[in-house]
Amino acid sequence: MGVREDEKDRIPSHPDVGTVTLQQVLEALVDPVRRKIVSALYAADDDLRCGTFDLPVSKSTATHHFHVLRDSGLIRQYYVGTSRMNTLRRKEIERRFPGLLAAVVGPGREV
Amino acid sequence: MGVREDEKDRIPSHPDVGTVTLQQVLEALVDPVRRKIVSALYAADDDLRCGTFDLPVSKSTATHHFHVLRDSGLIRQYYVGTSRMNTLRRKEIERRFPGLLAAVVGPGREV
DNA sequence: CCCTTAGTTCGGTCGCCATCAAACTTCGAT
DNA sequence: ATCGAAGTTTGATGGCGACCGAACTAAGGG
Repeated sequence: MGVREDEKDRIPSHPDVGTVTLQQVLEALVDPVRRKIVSALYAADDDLRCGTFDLPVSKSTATHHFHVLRDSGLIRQYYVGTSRMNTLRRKEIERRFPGLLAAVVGPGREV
Repeated sequence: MGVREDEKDRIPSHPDVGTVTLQQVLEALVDPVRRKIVSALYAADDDLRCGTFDLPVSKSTATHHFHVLRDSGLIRQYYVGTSRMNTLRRKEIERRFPGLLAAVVGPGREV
């Protein structure tokens, strides 16, 4: 396992969740498109490719949303071939903002 | 007890929390000024006058924020003399969005 | 009755953010 | 070596929301 050395360069930097503010996370989660992404990851309990989300926006806008989610510490991204995989940073977020994910994208939450 | 009949007209309408969407509540809570208001009400566990919040904005802007909070079902307002009192609709919100208030404005949350 | 206190309403400005199309990159497959 | 698939980057646009000041209203006190 492990990522090939030359893959690393394509992986954008991820923040330490400890440095992320509540303001940042809320700003990320307030957008319905981004909340749909996080909801899907939360429900799937598995990594998902960017293409699998069926978002109501163009690809460039989707890229923007993934970028915001990454910067806010909510997701981690890595490449598999030409696909970008997304991981919900569940445990880290839960430790820093207990109960937040469940309250916002947990089961039974409306879209 | 009870509110005088002619007081009623000065009280703006409050939505049924059941009809409020998660989107609305998140949009209300994403603003730091509004979150400061809700945090104070949450911590005080009592009704507070509009003037007691020490907000970093003008009075007209503060009015705007209280209006948004009212429309989102987070607070209830009523008059006492020339003062407007604010009540956090804690139980109703908790029933509709379990864990949300605690996660966003609960004890230990950063500003 | 006048003044103060507390907050609202109105009109307008400004900045940010979601959005898109177009051109580009990178990989895998043919 | 070419093509298609997947996503990025860039530049531009549009709309919404936070903000303010000024004028206003409503209640209570002197």
